[in-house]
Amino acid sequence: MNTPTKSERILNAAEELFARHGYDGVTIRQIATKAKVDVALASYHFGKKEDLFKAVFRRRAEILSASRREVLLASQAQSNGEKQTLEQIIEAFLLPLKLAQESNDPGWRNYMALLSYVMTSPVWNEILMPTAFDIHVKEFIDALEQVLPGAKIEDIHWCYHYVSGALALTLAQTGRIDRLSDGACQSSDFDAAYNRMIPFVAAGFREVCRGD
Amino acid sequence: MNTPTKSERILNAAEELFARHGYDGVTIRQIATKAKVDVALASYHFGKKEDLFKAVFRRRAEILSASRREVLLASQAQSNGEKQTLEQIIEAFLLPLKLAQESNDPGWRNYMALLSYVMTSPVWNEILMPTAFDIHVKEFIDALEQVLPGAKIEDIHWCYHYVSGALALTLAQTGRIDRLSDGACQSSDFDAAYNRMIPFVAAGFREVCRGD
DNA sequence: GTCTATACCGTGATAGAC
DNA sequence: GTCTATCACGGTATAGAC
Repeated sequence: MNTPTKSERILNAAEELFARHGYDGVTIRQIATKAKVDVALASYHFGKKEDLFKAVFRRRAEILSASRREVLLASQAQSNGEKQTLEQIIEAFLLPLKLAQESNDPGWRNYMALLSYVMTSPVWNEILMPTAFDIHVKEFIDALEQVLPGAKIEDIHWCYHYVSGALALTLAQTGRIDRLSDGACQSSDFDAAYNRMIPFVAAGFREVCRGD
Repeated sequence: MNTPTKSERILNAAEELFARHGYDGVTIRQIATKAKVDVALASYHFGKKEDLFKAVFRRRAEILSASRREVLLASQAQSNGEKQTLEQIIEAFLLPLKLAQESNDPGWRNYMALLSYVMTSPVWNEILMPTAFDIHVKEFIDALEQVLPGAKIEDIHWCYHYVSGALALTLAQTGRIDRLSDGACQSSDFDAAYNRMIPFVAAGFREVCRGD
């Protein structure tokens, strides 16, 4: 067992709390208490509260983006010469998130909820998404353009937006689907969520983006 | 011109601030300043901060639910005897939100962002959605069951979840689609968002919910 | 009943001493 | 790296004006 450093403990505690309560819903003291370190140590390592938040967000953003790109390139290589399918691209986009959420590391599960928070926050979206994810997302948009010849670029972007929204709500794990379905579905059942999301959005893309 | 009462001014100011910054990102003092009333007046009218938040959320939730039900019933009546189409049900679900967002009342636009916040918050979703929206949403799920014979109930619920997510991100108006598309699409263009959302999700439903 | 001024007391982030 | 002091700001209760 590799014991995390105090600095890592702060990041982990902050990740969990920010994911559930958002930026303003968490105090440095709560983070320090959960991490079992002195209040002042967070500022010592990470500076202002805002900078700590950014550090938490960026820690796994890079890993995630790299992993997505890897899966996308692997699937491009696999279909040697031939065109990728729409489903392959969507799968490459979603698979790293599914793996992260299914992993035994609770940190990754917390991070998925944090990502959902940042994606849907008008304030944080603008601050964090451009540098952490947007550049990389454009590669996916490009790949989508390839497999949807004749599609208008606006149609592709709106469809990507719907995927992004469906994904964000899935990552948020609000428990609402459990209630609405009287337990027939569970927010925590990512297999169920992702297995259906791929055919759902693929069909949507084909319908909206077919060159009439 | 009908001048709003102080009590309404508080609700309006709170609505705008909560929508943008979330529950914890706003102070009673900020709300009072924006509403141009004394700090203590908010507590006088609405009690605790949490109760003010609930009051803001519930004010328009009832109007919205009633309007949705109306549109759904009207579309059921219109197709006299014959089955509704999937598209009609989805449209009935989305139309009141589109109208609210396109209205000249900035309060409604703020409320849409607040709704997005509550939908995606693990904390507030559980507190506010069951009483404000969930009962009513079940009528839509029922209507969907009618037009998708043979579909598994889990499939319908997951598809509804994706719609819900796509909708929530649209309501949030993060401006991300503007950036990603280099201005080809705008977060504020609800016509574009809704016109494509209907065929997108209809195709998704048909793909996932077809009785194999 | 509606509203304002003010006071209370806990908690926040953070700088500076150690 | 740690502990402590500082000082501003938070929600809310209360007293009294209109």
